[in-house]
Amino acid sequence: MLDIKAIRQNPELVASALLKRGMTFDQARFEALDARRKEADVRAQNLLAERKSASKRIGELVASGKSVEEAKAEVDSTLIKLAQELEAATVEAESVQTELNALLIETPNLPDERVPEGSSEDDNEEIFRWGEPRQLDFMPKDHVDLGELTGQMDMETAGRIAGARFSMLSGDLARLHRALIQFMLDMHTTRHGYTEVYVPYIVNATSLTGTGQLPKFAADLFRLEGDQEYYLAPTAEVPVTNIARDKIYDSAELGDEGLRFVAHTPCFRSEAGSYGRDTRGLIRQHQFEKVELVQIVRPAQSEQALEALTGHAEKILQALELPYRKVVLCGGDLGFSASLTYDLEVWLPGQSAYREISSCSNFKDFQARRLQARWRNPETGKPELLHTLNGSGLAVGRTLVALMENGQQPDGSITLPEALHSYMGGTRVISA
RNA sequence: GGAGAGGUGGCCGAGUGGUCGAAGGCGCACGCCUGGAAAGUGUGUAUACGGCAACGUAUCGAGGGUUCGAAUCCCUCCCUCUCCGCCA
Repeated sequence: MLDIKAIRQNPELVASALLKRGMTFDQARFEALDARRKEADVRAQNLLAERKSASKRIGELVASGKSVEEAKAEVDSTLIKLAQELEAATVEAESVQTELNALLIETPNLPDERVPEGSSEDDNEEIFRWGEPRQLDFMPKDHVDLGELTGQMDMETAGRIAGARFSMLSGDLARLHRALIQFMLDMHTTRHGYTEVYVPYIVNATSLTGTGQLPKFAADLFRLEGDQEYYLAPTAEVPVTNIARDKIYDSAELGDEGLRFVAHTPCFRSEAGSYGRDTRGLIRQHQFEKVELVQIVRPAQSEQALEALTGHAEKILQALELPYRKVVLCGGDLGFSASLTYDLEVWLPGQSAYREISSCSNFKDFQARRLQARWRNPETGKPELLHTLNGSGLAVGRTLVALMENGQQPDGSITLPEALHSYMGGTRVISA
C-alpha cells in the first residue's frame, strides 16, 4: 500500500510514477474520496465527542444521587436526535473509508527511479552475463527428452495422478531435486547469514493481503474448500514475510543488517491465464519447490540489501556452474508490490534461451505498510515501517532443468557439478 | 471430535455498566542520590486518525447487538490453555 500522505502531498508524482507501469492513477477520484472521508470523519468525531460529554454528565449526576431518568432529562433532550445524526455520520464515514481503502489496496507500488521504461519482458535491461554456455558438438535435448532417456521423469503418470502441469521424478533425479534443496539451504544458512525457518504452506487471507497477492490476484491462487478462508501458499514470500506482521522490532532485534530468513517450501499456483505457455516440462507447474530468501530491514539499508540478496542467489548459480544473466525488470514487467526487481535468468540449451530462475525484489515499505511491520527507530523513538525484500534462492524445479540441460552428454546422461557430489552420495553422473 | 477455563498496554496483572486509555507491579527512558555502580527516589513511558496547537476521536482477541453511556451485559466467530478421545 502506498502512503496516503505522500499521495496527498504529491499526487502528480504518484500518477507519473504509476504511468511507468502503464497504469493510470485516478487522481480525481482519490482526491474526491479523501475529501469526503475527512469531512465525514470530522463530523462523526464531533458528534461522538458531544455524546461522550453528555453521557459523562449523566454519570456524574447519577453518582450525585439523582435518578437516571432525572439525569437524562436534565442533560439533554436532544439525545435521540444526536443518536440518529451520529448513526448517519458513522455510516457515511465508514463507507467512504471502505471505498478509499479499496482504491489504495489495489494500487501497485511505485517503481524505483532505476526501473527502465517498457511494457513487457522484452524491455527488461540486461545488466551482465556470467559464465559461458557450453559449446555442444551435438544437438542439445531439452530436459523432458533427457528425463525420458533416463527414465526418471514421468509426466504421464503425474498427469494421471493429478493432471496437467504436475510432474513426477524418481531415482537419481528425485534425489537431485532433494539434494538441491539441501545444498541451497546450507549455502544460505552457513555462508550468507540467513536463519532457516519452517512455515505453514497454507495461509490465510490476511497474510496474502499483507504481501499483495490479495485482493487483486485471487485467481492465481488455489483456495481450499471449508469453513476457513485458506489458500495454498503461492510462494514462501507469503508465510515468511508475514513473520513480521503486526510487530514492532527493537533495533537490537534487527541486528546490524536486519532479519534474514530462508525457507524451503512447496509453492502452488493456479496458472490461470497462462494456458499454452510453457506447457512442456517442469518450467511452469501447479506445484513446485522453491528456496526463498526474505530480508526485513531498516529503510536505509534496503537498497544495499537488494544487491546483497541478489548476490546470494547468484552464488548458487555460480557454485552449480550454470551460466546466467542478470536483468532489471522494466515498468511493465514489474510485479504489483515491487519497487525494483532483478531477475536472474539461467541459460537453457534446450530452449537456446535465458529463462527466469530467480526474481529478487525490493518492496520498500509497500508490504510493510499493509503488514504493519515496524521497528522502533532509536533516533526518533517512534515505530516506523520497515522495508521488505525477497528473492528465489533458487526455484528448485527450474534449477533441476538447468542442470539437466547444461550437463547433458551426447548419450543423454547428465554430469553433475562438483558442488553436488557430496549431496548425491558420490554420484557424479545421472544416466538410465 | 467431547468437556472445561481463558484472551486487558512491551510483559505480569486489577477492573463485572458511569468522569477507565484503563489501578498496581515489572521492564524501559531521563533526572536526583553516588567517586562509580547497585539499592533508593522522582518523573515519564501504547498505537492510529484529525488539528499549527490546545486538544478531539478510536482501539481492552474480531465482528454485531442492548444502552444516554460497554473492558464490563447479550449473540456470532477466531485464538490459547487443561482433561478425554483420535492421530503422524
